[in-house]
Amino acid sequence: MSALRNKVQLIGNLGNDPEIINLESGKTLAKFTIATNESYKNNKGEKITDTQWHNVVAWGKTAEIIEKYVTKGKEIAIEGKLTSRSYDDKDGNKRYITEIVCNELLLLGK
Amino acid sequence: MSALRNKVQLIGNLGNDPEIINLESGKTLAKFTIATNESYKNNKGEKITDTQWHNVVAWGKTAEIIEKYVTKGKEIAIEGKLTSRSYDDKDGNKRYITEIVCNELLLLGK
Amino acid sequence: MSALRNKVQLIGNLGNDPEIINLESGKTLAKFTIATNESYKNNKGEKITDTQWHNVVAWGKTAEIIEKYVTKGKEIAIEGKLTSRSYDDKDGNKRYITEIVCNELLLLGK
Amino acid sequence: MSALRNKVQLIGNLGNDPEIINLESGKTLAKFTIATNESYKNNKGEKITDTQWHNVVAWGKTAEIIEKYVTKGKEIAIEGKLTSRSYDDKDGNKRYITEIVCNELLLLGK
DNA sequence: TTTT
DNA sequence: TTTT
Repeated sequence: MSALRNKVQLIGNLGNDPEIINLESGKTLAKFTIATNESYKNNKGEKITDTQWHNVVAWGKTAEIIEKYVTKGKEIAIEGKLTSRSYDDKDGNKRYITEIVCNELLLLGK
Repeated sequence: MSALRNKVQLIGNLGNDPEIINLESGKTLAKFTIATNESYKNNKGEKITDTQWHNVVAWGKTAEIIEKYVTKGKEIAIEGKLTSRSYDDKDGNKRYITEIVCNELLLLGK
Repeated sequence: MSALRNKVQLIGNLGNDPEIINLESGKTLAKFTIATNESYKNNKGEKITDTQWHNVVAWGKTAEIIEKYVTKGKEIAIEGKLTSRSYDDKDGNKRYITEIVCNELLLLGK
Repeated sequence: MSALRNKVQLIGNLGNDPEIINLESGKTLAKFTIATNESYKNNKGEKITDTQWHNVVAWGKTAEIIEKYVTKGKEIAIEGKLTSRSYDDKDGNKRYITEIVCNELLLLGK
């Protein structure tokens, strides 16, 4: 019961079709990016749009729902937890990536 | 009113005392890391603890509360939004960092 | 900073046009009901829809946005806090009502 | 996957020991009330504390955790969904009650 | 009293 | 680098 300790909620649009990976184990993995848009007026009164892009992964049943119903541009609400991991890039440098592991999904906007 | 589009909620402990930066503008900036701990049993029945570390920044009044009341090891609840930005490291490589910009704070555990 | 202690998030549809009340103080109050729908299969495999109705009130700027943009049937996301109060009905009996005081609003579904 | 449509999060203290009901079906039901405290200064500069009381119910495994670990006065974080139901009181009048059906629980403050 |  |  640690879902209350690490929770991310995003409502936004997919930047691309999800990448669906069928693992040898039989499990399904879905990867996609989602943009959250925030607009506000700066101190000159100009309208500024700040777009944040987020890396999202989903496993199992959630991944299968994504495979069936979610495509580029669609607006969705997700909930998940925030995770970071490191990997070595092709030059042998340690790289860090932050991802949301999605465990709830809601299709919006029809 | 875009707070509903990008929301992170964490409950965890500070890894170190917060770094407090008093900007020339008069604003206060607080930076710290927070650990969220999740424990579960793996399929061998062994107890596994998965710790995630998160970078948090806070501005203004929230930063001042942090400066006054929050220290290494303390348990807090925070809410904020998830942001990523890039910077050039000392070798001229583009690096990415993901941070939570904290706008709500709750002191827990006395 | 007590928003983290009492938080309600709903995504649903309005049952009626909001009731807008312009108070003598100059403040605007909006009242409406929102339905959240949950569907699931019961143990006979029948599809069940469970609809919950929620009383929502909003003040000030949030109420004005509701007055302008929100009508019967619209899908919205709201965030607020859960409050209960009592009043005496016309027969002099004490009655209790639970309402969500909305402080964030998002228009969904176009 | 409708958890994103109806979500309540509370951090507060129990008003009494939970009432534990062992149903004939073998299921466990826990009922308790939780107080959320908000304090602010009114326009005379006086400190006001606004306490809201919430009715919470929990089923199954969550109820068993409550039975074991949660007592009067304890500070906990919960997540659940907001539900209302009606019943007839002893005078035959229809009464309404709003409850949070708790599905996540976190013990705080030691 | 909504919506899918 | 925290905590239980």
